[in-house]
Amino acid sequence: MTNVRVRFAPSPTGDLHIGGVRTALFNWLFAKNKNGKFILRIEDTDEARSTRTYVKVILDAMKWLKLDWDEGPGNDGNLKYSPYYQMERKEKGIYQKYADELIAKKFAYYCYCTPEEVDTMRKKAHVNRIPPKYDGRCRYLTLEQIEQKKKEGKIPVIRFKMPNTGTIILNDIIRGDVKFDNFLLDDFVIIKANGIPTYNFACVVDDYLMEITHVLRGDDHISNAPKQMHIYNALNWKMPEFAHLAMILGSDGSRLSKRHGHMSVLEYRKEGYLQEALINYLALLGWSTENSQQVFTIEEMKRKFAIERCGTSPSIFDPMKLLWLNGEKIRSKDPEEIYELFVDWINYTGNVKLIENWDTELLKKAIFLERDKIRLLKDILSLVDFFFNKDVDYKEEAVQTVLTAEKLKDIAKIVLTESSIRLSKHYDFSAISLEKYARDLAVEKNIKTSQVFHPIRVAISGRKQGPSLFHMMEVMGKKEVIRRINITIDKFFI
RNA sequence: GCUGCCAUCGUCUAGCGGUUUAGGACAUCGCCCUCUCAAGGCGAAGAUCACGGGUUCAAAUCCCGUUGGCAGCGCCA
Repeated sequence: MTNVRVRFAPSPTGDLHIGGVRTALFNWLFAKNKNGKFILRIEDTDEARSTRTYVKVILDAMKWLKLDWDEGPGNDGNLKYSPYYQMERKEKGIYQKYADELIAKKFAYYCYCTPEEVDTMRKKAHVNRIPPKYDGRCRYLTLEQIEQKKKEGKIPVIRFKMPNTGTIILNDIIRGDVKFDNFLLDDFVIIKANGIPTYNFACVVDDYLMEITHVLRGDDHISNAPKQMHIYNALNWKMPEFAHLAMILGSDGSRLSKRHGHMSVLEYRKEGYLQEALINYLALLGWSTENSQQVFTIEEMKRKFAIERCGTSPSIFDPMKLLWLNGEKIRSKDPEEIYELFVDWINYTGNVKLIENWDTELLKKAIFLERDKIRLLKDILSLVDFFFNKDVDYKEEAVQTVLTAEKLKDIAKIVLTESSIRLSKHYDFSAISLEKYARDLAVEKNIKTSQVFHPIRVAISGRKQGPSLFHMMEVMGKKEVIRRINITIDKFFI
């Protein structure tokens, strides 16, 4: 078998979104699995909407996701296939050349109809309940008629001449044979009036010239397949294999859009999702292994990915599962790695000042203590900030239910006062010593050990939940613990 | 409207004619662990395999139809 070459071809008209990442990912995984090449091509033929900014945004997103490309922007070592921006290719006359060839072979023709005229045709067809399409009136223009149009200053588009009869069969890797009736197909535009090729044409020309062997793309493109196949045939080109992936839908079952929550991969990055979590989760939508494995390393995915095991039915994006997977990935890392990830994240979000006074070693220890609770990198901020804030931020609810409640306040006062004295004088902060202290005090005052621990936790952290008291104290240091307990006594019991 | 695609727990999915009292994962609930919150362990609940017909000794699995959902129908990609 020839070497696999696949491509991801985004158009720079917006951020890279979830659906795009999925398409890119499956192409990338397929390439990696087959030891083939993954190519990135920028389809910037939409003059009005394409921007350089979006090109950069997409490239940055691909880099963050670590979906590295063998050929593409910034990496066109192979002159045989470059450039990888369609507008640059257009400047070289690549598309015009094949459009001219199609005209010469009578597979395409100039059309002088205005967009308004074509629109009217389609509307009429809709009313008549027949498939909406261009009626082909410019197909057989005589030379005189063409001269006349030119004299009137009309600028033509080039349309592909679709056969009126017969069927064309797409043999899709995932879906099997899909039949299309040629009669229903439009004489679609291949070169616009401004000389720029349309998607369906540019895509075919580039896939051919770049020797793409497999086209994996979203299901929403399946109706483009027959049009593109006719071009391959007209030009006598060998077709790539096609595989149409089932769509990812929003929670209400409709096409994923902004109202379903985050769309852009950048937003996920900002929230503190890990690249590998997003990748793992997206791989689960539409692809599965025999044993329904859920958590994969990137290497594992590359090894196990199989296009044959991609499903045909659409799937709904589930943010909860992604969140769980993100926590799962974070838990699997050691504190050092999480710290690095956290620093990267905080740099990315531009909030470095939030942690500029935080001691690095203390932060690493704190991360270690709270690791199991981190689901998003941004959680770290609120999980460990109390270690670094000299003034305890007492949570209203915690104070009320643990320190100042009528039934508990006397006990809380005694516990804190005794703790302040005994901890500073008689106990070191080892786990054993602390347990003994708590037990002794509990027996002495006839209360539960938890009634010893809880007030202390609120006193030094301001909250009811946190790491075990022993760990917390160990990391915070004896002096600081005593200081905070004393401040709490002053604040609430004097 | 036309054309195409799809249909297993709320969600992601396993399942390729008998091994299925339909398995796993997320979410939900309970128990255990425990100084709290998590994490972890154990368990529960949750799917008349969209519906209706066939084919077959046997169907979630094959065929046909119906219904529903989604997508496409641009001088956008």
